[in-house]
This record gives sequence, structure tokens and C-alpha cells, in this order.
Amino acid sequence: MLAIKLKPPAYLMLGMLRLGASSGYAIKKAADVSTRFFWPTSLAQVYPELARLEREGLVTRRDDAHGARARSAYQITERGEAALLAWLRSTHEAPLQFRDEGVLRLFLADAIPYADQLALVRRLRSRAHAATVHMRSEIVPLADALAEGGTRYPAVVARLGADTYAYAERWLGRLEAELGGERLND
Amino acid sequence: MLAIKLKPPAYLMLGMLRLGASSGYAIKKAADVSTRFFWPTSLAQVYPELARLEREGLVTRRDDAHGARARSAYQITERGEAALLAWLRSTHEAPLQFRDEGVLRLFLADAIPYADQLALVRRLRSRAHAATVHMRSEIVPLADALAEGGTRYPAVVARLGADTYAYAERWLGRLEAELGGERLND
DNA sequence: GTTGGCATGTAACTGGTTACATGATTAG
DNA sequence: CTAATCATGTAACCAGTTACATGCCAAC
Repeated sequence: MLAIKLKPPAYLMLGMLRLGASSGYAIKKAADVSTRFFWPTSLAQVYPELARLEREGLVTRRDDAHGARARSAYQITERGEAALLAWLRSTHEAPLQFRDEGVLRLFLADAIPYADQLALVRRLRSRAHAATVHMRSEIVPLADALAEGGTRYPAVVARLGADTYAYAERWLGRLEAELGGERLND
Repeated sequence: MLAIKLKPPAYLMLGMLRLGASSGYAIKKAADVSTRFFWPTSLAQVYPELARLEREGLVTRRDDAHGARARSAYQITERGEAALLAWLRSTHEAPLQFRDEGVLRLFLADAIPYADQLALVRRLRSRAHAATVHMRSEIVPLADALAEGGTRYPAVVARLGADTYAYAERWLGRLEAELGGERLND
């Protein structure tokens, strides 16, 4: 069988279909409360990508209108399933990449006086705190509910995210304390 | 004074000029060993952006040829310095965003059998391990050398990065152990 | 003498976002 | 009745990367 190479957003959509989402809109909604933190998605990506997947026979589309409101219900095909599994098993790991304006600021913080440095660190910590709280209170419970149906990895990932944010929060808290004590770069 | 709004790559370049890089090439080289992990940059971004900064009077350019090899030496102006400081002090925090194919795979790992899940987790852990080692052995020492000259935040950021990768590594190690013991989703 | 690093720049492309455009259904 | 949400799609734009193009200088 020919190996099908797709980009990550395509696998995300195949995966969401497998998890029960059927319309493009539903895929986007599901992504917003789960993969958003490590793979954000917009509707303008979802619809064209679904059309492409249909052309390639990785999903099938059927009409699923609700009253007069049009809706398409997509389903993953065997070919689609095979492509998804092959990707999940492939050993090639893309290097992690992230971009963050906050950390960039911190990197350049020697340019500003002590009080501003301290304020910056505080802001970064409170941002990490907000992220931790949000993950723990909003995302983890949803993922845990899924886990009861046997789909466990969303909960694993939610917890990884929440814990990592919490770690960053503690780390920045320690930095703040050190700065407070030491009067670095006044 | 008119508030100048620039995008993060522009501030990165202003900051690198402040830290002693003078040519576009040098900025790119410096970014590759420091900001790469939270703000990667390519030469095709650096040169046009420097030209733009010069047009806006945030940097000045002078000729700095080395023999017959052309080179431009840039310097941050007072206006440039002011713009950088204003950005560093501004309270608005852009939300952290990162994209990672590895975590996306983990999120969808319920689709593959137990052995493959375990292999995936192992790969993610070893990737985190490699990142930790690289940061600790390559990046942190360079940043520490800078710190002796009084520029301390690059070392702070390098340590934050190294520690966070190490945390992820431990976390994935625990997950691996749990999976190994529990035979989740066989 | 030849390889690798220094040095600058542009063109084409890719991946992704925001804004636009439209309309139905449902919950308050 | 009206606001929010469901639902689909396109067009324009933006940020960033890769590939191309060129050539000098230093080290081995």
C-alpha cells in the first residue's frame, strides 16, 4: 500500500472524527477545548482540509442536514484509519518548537531597571498561574470524562499540560523570591 | 513621543544589538544559540527587518567591510532603545502558544495498541532528555559566561528551559512506568 | 587548494489567521 | 424577539521558511 503523507492538522481531524466529532464545526469545537494548547486550529483550515481528505478517500461525507440548516457528517475510512495509525507509529519525531513573547521579554530583561524586572517576572508567573487554573478546572475534567469511556490519552495530555504550567509557575515564583531578596541589577 | 509598535522579531533584533551583535549575520548566530528555543529566526527575516528598523530610525547602519567582504554594522538609536524599553515594560502579555506534533500524537494514542503507545511515550521522553542535555551542556554555559559580564537574564531563561525540559522528562518517565505496570489499553 | 564559515540579500512558497459573507436554530 | 450558537465556506492577508544567488576570507 502506498504510504500517505499528511500534515499534522489532517491527522488531528482524522483523530477527532475517530473520537466522535462528525462535522467540521464539531471538530473545531473539540479542538478548542483539547488540542488548542499544543495545536490550535481555525475553521478556515478545517473545511478545506476535510474536502481534501474526502478527495483522497480518507474520509467520506454524507449529508446530515438539521431542518433547513445544512450539515455534513464525515466519517473516517479504512484508508484514513490506516494513515492515522501509520503516523502515530512512525518513529520520526519532529523537534518541539514553541514561540513565546513572554520568555523573549525575560531574555532581554537586563535592559530594564530592577523594579520593572520584578514586575515582568510577576506577570509571567501570574500568566502561568492562570493557565494552570484553567487547565485544572476546565480541561482536565472534560478529559477525565472522556477517560471513563476508555479514551485515556486526552486526560494524560491535559494533566501533562496542567502540571507543566504549574511547574513553570513554581519556578517563576522562586525566581521572584530570589530577585526580591537579592536586588539583582538595580 | 509617538509610541512605536513593533513585532517581537524586531525587539529581538534590537535586543541582540544591545547585547553586542552588530551585523545581521551576528544577530542570527546569537539567536541560534539563545532565543532559538522560544523564538527561532531566519536570515530571510533578519535582513529585511533591519532595513525597516533603519528606515524608521530605530537603528543606524554604518559600513564595516572586512577586506573586500561587505559588512554592515548596526547600532541601536535612542529611539530604538526607547521602543525596546517600552515593550519590555508594557503590561500586555500575549498568550503563550506552542505547537507540538509529539504531544498531538500522544493525544491520539488511544488509537494504537499498547506496545506502540509505550514506544511513543519512550520516544517523547528521550526527545525531552536530549533537549535537557543539550540545554545543560551547550546553552547554559554560554549564558553563564554572559552573566559574568552582568547580563544575567539569558542565563535565567536558559535555566528555565533546561529545568522545564527536565521536568517533562521526569513526567514522561513516570508515565512510562505506570504504563509498564498497568498494561493500559492493551 | 578546498572546505567551511562569514556575509548579504531576494523569490517563491507554505502554513496559518482574520475578516467577510450568509443563514438557520435554539435558549432566554 | 433577540442574542448566542450552529453551520459552512471563501478571500485577503500575514509571518515565517526554504531555496536560490553570490562571493570573500580563514583554516587546514
